[in-house]
Amino acid sequence: MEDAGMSGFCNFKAGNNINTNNVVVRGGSNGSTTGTKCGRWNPTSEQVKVLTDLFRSGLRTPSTDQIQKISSQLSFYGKIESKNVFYWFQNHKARERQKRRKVSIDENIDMNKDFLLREDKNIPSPKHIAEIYHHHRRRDHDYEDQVCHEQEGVIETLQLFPLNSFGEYSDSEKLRRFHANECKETAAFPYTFETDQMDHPPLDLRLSFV
Amino acid sequence: MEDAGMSGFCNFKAGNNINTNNVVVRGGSNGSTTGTKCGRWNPTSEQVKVLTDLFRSGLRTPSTDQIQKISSQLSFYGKIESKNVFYWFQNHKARERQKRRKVSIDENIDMNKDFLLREDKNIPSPKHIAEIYHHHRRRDHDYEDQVCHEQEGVIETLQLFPLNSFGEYSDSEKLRRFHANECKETAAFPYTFETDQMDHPPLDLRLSFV
DNA sequence: GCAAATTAATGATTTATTCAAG
DNA sequence: CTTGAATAAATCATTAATTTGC
Repeated sequence: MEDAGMSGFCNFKAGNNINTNNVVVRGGSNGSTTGTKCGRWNPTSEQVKVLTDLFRSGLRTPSTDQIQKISSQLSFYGKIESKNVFYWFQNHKARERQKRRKVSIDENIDMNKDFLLREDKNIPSPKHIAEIYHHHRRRDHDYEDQVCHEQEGVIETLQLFPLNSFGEYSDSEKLRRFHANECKETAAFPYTFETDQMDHPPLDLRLSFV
Repeated sequence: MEDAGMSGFCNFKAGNNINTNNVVVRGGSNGSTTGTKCGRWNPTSEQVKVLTDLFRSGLRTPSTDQIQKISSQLSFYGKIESKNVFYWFQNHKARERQKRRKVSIDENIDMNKDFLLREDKNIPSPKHIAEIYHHHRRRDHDYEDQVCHEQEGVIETLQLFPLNSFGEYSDSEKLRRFHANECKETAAFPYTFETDQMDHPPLDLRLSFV
């Protein structure tokens, strides 16, 4: 899967490689001379322009057909393959999203993190609780049961929840109780919760029935 | 990050926050600090993170006990009540489901609606297409959807893409084909593509099925 | 000015999730 | 429970931009 066997790949068109932003092109290693130094696709500014316009117009995940046609059209500006278009949209979409996300996330300040990391002394050793989450539920939860059961293994790994305590109250009953108050406002985290991709401090909602 | 779009915004003075779609930073580590006058729960990013992790780990409808314990744990990060946890799971579950169902017919489908209505010659039935266009789930598709829909008008104006030839190839199949070659190297532009701010020649990827 | 060295972008691959069909 | 399909996230890899010393 590695070689990507893309032999014919050079995209440097002699004399047609216009840099709209008057960026200085390094003539040496890449191309004008041999013209066939092929590495990865190097889109021309026109190609990027068109692709960007399409993206701005709302296209995100072009179909195979669309990809082929875009590629075909863009080949006017320089060498290009369908897969380049495919990858371009994948990458551009992902990186736009990433950009957005980063901007909004950077504002999130958690002053608790450091404190928390110092705080979790009395963490019980992460041991696996065997029988977690083997619930029996009512009919209207069939769908969720499927989902839950799919990920049962994960749940066990994560050691999230104690069992039982299901089916004792209806949702409306729960709600009634919650509206009353309920929040204990516990201010410490004696437990750990482990996941693969963690951003938050360890937290285990196993909750030894405090 | 989190669609969970239920985050309250009581902390925002001017309402010009950037990340309306995302988690919002709460003032103090604990809601009590700023004497918040807010009416509804405004989850901290840590709270949302934990809740999301729990959700992703399979939890869908936490029991009363679980809710209380989650709430209790999360109160470390800021003000929270049990009912907030209850509502969060209710809403998140519902919105995830809604997203799954709904998103399957947007993006390309929406943006090609206009074209399809006129040119449904060798285009597979919408149902077929819808089947092909399965889920794009994943947490911030809400944002992308917004973007797409925002510019739907532009897209329709541009009439960019036909929508067909779906389902015939999987993504891996697409890749394989693309890796093979595919580039037609078409050297002419029989079509026009119109945008507002154009720098590149007219290009219409409507492409009458060459 | 010019390249070597370094850094930033971005093309290309791989891995992980997700839902749902079998 | 297993697997296919789709694709987002993460990662690898290469090229361009930029910096730097001469």
